[in-house]
Amino acid sequence: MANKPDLLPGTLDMLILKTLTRAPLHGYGIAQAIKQLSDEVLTVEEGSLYPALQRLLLQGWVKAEWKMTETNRRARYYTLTSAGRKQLGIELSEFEQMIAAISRVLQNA
Amino acid sequence: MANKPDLLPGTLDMLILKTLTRAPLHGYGIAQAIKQLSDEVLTVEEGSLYPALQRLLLQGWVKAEWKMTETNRRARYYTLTSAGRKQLGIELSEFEQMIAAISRVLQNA
DNA sequence: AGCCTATACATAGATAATCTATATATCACG
DNA sequence: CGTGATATATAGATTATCTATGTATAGGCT
Repeated sequence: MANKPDLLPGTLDMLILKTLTRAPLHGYGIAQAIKQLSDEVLTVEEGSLYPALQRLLLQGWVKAEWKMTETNRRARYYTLTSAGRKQLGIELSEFEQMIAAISRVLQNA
Repeated sequence: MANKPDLLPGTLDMLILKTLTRAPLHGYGIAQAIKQLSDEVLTVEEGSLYPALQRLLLQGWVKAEWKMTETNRRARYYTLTSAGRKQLGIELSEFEQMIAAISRVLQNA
């Protein structure tokens, strides 16, 4: 990481998959959603976002389709696959386990 | 990271500093403390631990002293400095802010 | 005596995830 | 006609973690 990360490393894939649970979104929209839902605390840089989406495609956790946006711009829409939905479940439970473990250390040390 | 990290990346320094708030500890003891307090969920590998301690020394957040353990082995004891205590405060609040932001995304996406 | 496990520190090199910086292109607005 | 927002993408740097390895000693077991 260059200086202070805008994200907790290791959580980006989970956040992306989560934003796709309601409806397909394009990359730019995913980044906006994460920023807005987090009240501007989390920022997904392009250099993190697009490589992450490539990873997710390669793993088969999302699929992509070129479409036009409402404002008539070309964009690549990502849809969660069933494998992706399963993966999200795994990542969510691992994350919660980690956070719970960290909390125990922080409370008892 | 090689495969699945044993830690959430970016949280190790905070965890180490926290384990030193009660009393000085040596490296091996820090790793044990984190493991035990987290109910074996978090494991600090030596290859992560010792470089992290060097970083903390360089930053002036801990100081080190060679001593003998209770079982008569030589070990390097680390003590939190006042700058380290301040840094811990910063890292704790940043971490909590991150977790809160992630939770908002996970709940509202 | 010899062996193994746990304790204790340390470094080299691999891997991976993030960042910064750059590039392209189009739309809407002033 | 320029600027800002929308939209995608890649190259390269930085950094944090891991795996693997090496050293050394204490204590217990056979």
